[in-house]
Amino acid sequence: MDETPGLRERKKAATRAALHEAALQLAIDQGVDGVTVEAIADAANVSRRTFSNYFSGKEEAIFHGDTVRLRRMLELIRAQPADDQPWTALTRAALQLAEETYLGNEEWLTRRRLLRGHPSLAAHQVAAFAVVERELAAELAERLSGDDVALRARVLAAIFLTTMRVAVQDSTEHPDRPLLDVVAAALAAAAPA
Amino acid sequence: MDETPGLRERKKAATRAALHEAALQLAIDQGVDGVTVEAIADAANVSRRTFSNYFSGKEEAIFHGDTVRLRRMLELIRAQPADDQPWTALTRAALQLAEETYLGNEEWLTRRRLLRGHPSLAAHQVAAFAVVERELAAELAERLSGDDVALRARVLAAIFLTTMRVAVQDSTEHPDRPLLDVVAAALAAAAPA
DNA sequence: TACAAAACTTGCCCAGTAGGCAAGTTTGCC
DNA sequence: GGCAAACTTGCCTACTGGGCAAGTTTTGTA
Repeated sequence: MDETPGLRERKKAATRAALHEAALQLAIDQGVDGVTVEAIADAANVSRRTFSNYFSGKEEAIFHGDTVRLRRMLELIRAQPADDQPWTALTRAALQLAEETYLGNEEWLTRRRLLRGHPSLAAHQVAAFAVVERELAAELAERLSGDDVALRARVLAAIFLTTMRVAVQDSTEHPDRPLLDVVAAALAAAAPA
Repeated sequence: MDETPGLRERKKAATRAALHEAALQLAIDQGVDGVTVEAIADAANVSRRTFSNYFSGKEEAIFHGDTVRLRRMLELIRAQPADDQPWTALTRAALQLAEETYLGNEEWLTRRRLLRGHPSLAAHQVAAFAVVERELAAELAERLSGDDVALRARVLAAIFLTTMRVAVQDSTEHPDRPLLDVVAAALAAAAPA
């Protein structure tokens, strides 16, 4: 395997990460509405035009972290044993991700909390979770059999993702309760018959 | 009860409906990206500025119909017997709404199909469904007992709404299958344990 | 190592957009 | 009738997304 994906790719990843970080921090400091794309680009030492080559708007930049985590979750799901029950596989992957996320980045939830409740952000978060829906449905279709596999896979994917979203949102509103707890409880409440 | 909510309110409702209708039709005719807010306002005989007093963007205007239907669904859910199992109440309400929607407006799905697959629209649709999530959660909390009522109500609300969204999206992609069928199958697949 | 092709950045540009403000108009109510 | 509240409109401005073309960096190949 290729350890280094090439200089070009590494630079792009760095720029993307810098823009994300700048967007997040500025949004926290000045409020989402108080930040301009230009300010974000400046903070990341890049032109405003380049920002547009990476993200389609500041909200997308702010939620880049979620996008990355969601992709990671897809990986984890694909890595689950093929003969697990689908919901079991999803639950395991979700708990693994929650653990990883929490260990690797303790301040994650704290920073989230600082931009909670903004309506346009909430809308974008919902959308961010929905983006991987089709990909996840395709994966789940492989693990299902019987009638209506396509529809059932889609429903399962949507349910799972929306449950994760609710767990995360709920976590930002109840700082006292461990993330793993909330995720586990939410997934248990959502488990299909 | 007051039959007439007053001239002012009726006019507002009419303007809103006209803007929605214009937005929908123009988006179908010229493509979502080809339509400007100004064109929509013109078609509804209203100034561009007034459009902004009603909707925050063309996507919101396009999905106004969904918003109305979702509010109607909330009503139907509240009207279900208080001692029904929550998921039973939700299922009944959903099927009633599907019937109403289909009977009252046969071309609804047909027109939807014409603007399927546009990414920015998909994102807004997801958001439109998520808007009522908290309201629905509050209603469902009344019907639950035991531990973690708040979280479980929220998860249930989110699951239900996302399932309805998937059913509708799936319906626009499979014109042959009756909407009621798809809704019933989706809700069955989503039913929590 | 050299160098052409591909990919990326940037500045310039423009049409579209949200929303503040103030003047004019319509509706509700006594 | 007449006043107050609500709504519409035009004007204005800062911000945005994305097309284009020129300049720069990386990559693959010879």
